[in-house]
Amino acid sequence: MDGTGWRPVKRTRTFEDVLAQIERRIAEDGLTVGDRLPAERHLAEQLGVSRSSVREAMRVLETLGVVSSQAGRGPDAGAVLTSRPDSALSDLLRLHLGLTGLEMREVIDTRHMIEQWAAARAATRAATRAATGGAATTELAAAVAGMDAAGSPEEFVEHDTAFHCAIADASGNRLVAAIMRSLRDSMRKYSVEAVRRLGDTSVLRADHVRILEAIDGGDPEEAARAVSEHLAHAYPTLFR
Amino acid sequence: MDGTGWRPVKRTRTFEDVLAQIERRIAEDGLTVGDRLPAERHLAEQLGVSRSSVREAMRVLETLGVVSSQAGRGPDAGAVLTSRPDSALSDLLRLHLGLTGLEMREVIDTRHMIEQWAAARAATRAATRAATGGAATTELAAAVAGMDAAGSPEEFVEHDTAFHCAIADASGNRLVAAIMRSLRDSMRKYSVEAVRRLGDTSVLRADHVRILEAIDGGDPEEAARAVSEHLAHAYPTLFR
DNA sequence: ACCACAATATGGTCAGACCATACTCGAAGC
DNA sequence: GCTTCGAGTATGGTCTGACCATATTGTGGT
Repeated sequence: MDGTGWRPVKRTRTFEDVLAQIERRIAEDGLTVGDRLPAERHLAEQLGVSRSSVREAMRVLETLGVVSSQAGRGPDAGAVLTSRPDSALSDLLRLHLGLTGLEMREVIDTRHMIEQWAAARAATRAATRAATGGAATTELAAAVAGMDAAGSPEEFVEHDTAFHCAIADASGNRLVAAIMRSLRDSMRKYSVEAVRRLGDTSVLRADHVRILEAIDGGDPEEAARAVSEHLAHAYPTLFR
Repeated sequence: MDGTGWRPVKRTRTFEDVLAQIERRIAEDGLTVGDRLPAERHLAEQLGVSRSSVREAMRVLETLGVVSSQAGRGPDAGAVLTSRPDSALSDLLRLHLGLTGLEMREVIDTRHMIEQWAAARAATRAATRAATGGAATTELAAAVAGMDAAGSPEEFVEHDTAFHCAIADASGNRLVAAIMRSLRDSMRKYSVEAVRRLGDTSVLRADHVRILEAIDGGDPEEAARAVSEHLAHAYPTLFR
């Protein structure tokens, strides 16, 4: 009999408890990237749980990209705190796409949104630091060159991905950049197929140059427009 | 001695192998949400590995929100495939924020981007199905009422979060909605503090109504503008 | 001073046991 | 026949203790 609103009685598995305590320690002790966590055996003993439970907690943290484990001895061994959300996000997207809990259309729309924003932001940043002289578009130019030299759709997409991720990096927002990388990662096969269907990539090249120049010229609106039209060219079936 | 380009020799842990095989089976057998995975003991035997390794793989899948485990017997027991990326994303953001691998500024900027897009998209959708009569803004109105009745900043933020997540839902993009939910989740404390600092929430209320009406009226540009100005009101220190 | 090798600390894996949970099914009682 | 209760059983959750692989550290001999 339930339904009386009596008790959810949240039973928490012990590895979740371990997880919570590790997170608390990170916050309270101000641990940060590069710091080491205690060894699994020590943690198990100090927390009064089995090593298996500690290991499951470690597996979760590793999956989320906050620790990186290394066997052996010395300063580099053990569980070290890191901050690499990229692969975690990629795994997440890939698996959920595989379960059709998400559709490619949604991924592409999200990418459209992010990339317009990132390009505009990158252009703004380029404009405000024009005096410093440092062109942040060397990576973009290199990616364009890579696409020119590509001998296959796979290779083309490789450099195309680098180009668009560089735009996200240039926005200066690491969260947006991480999301962008994982989006591109999970779109790879789809992009290769799109390029193959397209055949001629000269239109895409012109788009890329236009985007690059808009960013370099510090024109956010033009950058966003250029990105939008570029995506319409790359995925003509999706944007009517 | 290395540098000869000899050997990366990728050593793959056995639980990673288990993961790969599970993912392959999901793809090949066309498994989808609701389907069950074999029991841990069976998987271990069939794959010729220990149950611990299978469990670590399961923990990863659970962390990423693609399986949900339930003890006991019957159709609901065991590892069932699901697709709940929300808590995975929230955990990811929370932990990386805690490690200062990300800064709140980046989170808020990302939210700004997402919410402008989602509001505009929601308005467009509302316009195109205006004939069907179904106003998709009942949840939005309910959230506004909840904020009116709120007795504390915490309670206010609770309903405010519901309001803004409902906008993301109304965009029809589940990926964007999931990202939005996790962003709000990791911003909660920060938002409560912002509301407390603000004191008077009447400006926010007017903003909310304006956003709601823009979406209902099917005006994407106005919806995006309204969202943008709303965020400037809510976080005056961040937007100059 | 150098080198070879043992000691040690760490994560990775395994085997086997036990517990808690929750369904299944059959026997007992009505 | 129907209900009810309890044994059976399949499942995840946890623990123990062992062994292996790896990589640093210490030590002793040359």
